Amino acid sequence: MATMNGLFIGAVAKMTGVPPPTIRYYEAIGLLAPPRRSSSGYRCYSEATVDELRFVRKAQAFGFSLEEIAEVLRLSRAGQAPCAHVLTLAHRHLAAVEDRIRLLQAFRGRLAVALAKWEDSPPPSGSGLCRIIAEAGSDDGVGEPEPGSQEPG
Amino acid sequence: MATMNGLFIGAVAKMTGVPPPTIRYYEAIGLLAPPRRSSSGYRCYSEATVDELRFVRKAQAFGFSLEEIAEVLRLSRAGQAPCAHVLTLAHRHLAAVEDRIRLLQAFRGRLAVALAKWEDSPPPSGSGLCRIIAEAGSDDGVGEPEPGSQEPG
DNA sequence: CGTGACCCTCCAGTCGCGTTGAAGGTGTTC
DNA sequence: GAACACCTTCAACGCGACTGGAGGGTCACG
Repeated sequence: MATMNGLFIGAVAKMTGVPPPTIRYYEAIGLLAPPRRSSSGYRCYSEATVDELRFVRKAQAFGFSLEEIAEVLRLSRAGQAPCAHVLTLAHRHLAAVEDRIRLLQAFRGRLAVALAKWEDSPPPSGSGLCRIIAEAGSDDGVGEPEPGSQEPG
Repeated sequence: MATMNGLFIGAVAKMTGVPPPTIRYYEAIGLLAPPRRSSSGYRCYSEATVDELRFVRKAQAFGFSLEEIAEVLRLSRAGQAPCAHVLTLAHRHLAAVEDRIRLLQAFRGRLAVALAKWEDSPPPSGSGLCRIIAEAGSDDGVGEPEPGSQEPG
């Protein structure tokens, strides 16, 4: 056994639920600081890293990007209490989420209206393209909702 | 002048608002059929392609992916009236959008609650990490909303 | 001494939907 | 006949957050 105090990457992975490749990835993009290495080159982490990774997961769950989280962690490590910054970010995210909800609701309304219309009047089964879409849009006013997800399986 | 009946790609682009590289890209992924070529190799399109591209834009605005649109266009070109298929897809998208709205609303609620809590109790400015996130999540129950967008600038 | 689990680095690929660029041919106009 | 706009191809890049593989070293157990 080499100089082995501290946790190897697999142990940290088990404690946090973050897979080893992802931990290495976080280090590569500067989110995590490069850890101490054992005499054989293995990454040796402390409990503090476990805390940081749990923090990362929670912050992700609150909608923060890795870039934003990285900034918060940098502030933290510089000794600052980044809570004010976090609050600002959180407010921004709340606003963004609410914007997105409004967009999606408007989109849902238009889609539902169009769908009802299509089902009311049977498709004319004419030439070429599907009429129900080809004839919609200009007067139904479907905009650009960029729905973002695509997993209706 | 070469054998030039039909529209060159730039004309189609102007009529539809779809840039030439995107039209070529659509052809490359099989969404558009390869068009006839002029004697000098230029793509020559007919009005039917203009219709198809407008159809594509509208279908995108309804939340359809290019893959789905491609399937609809394939059905169309095979002589089928794909309206039933389109209705099925549209229903699925409506359901997906509604799911997403529910997720986002739940997420917004949790974020707003957490934010209110954080602003109520001043940050303890303790060691290392920002407490307001580090201490949240387990009892606030923030899930995995995968908010998808990141443009609160 | 062998086997299997773990670790390392580096590199490429994924997803969706394009955008951008280089290098070179064509078509129209002054 | 030169300038300029347009067309062609192929290839790479961009986003965000990973995920996987190749090829090789290390460790613990029996």
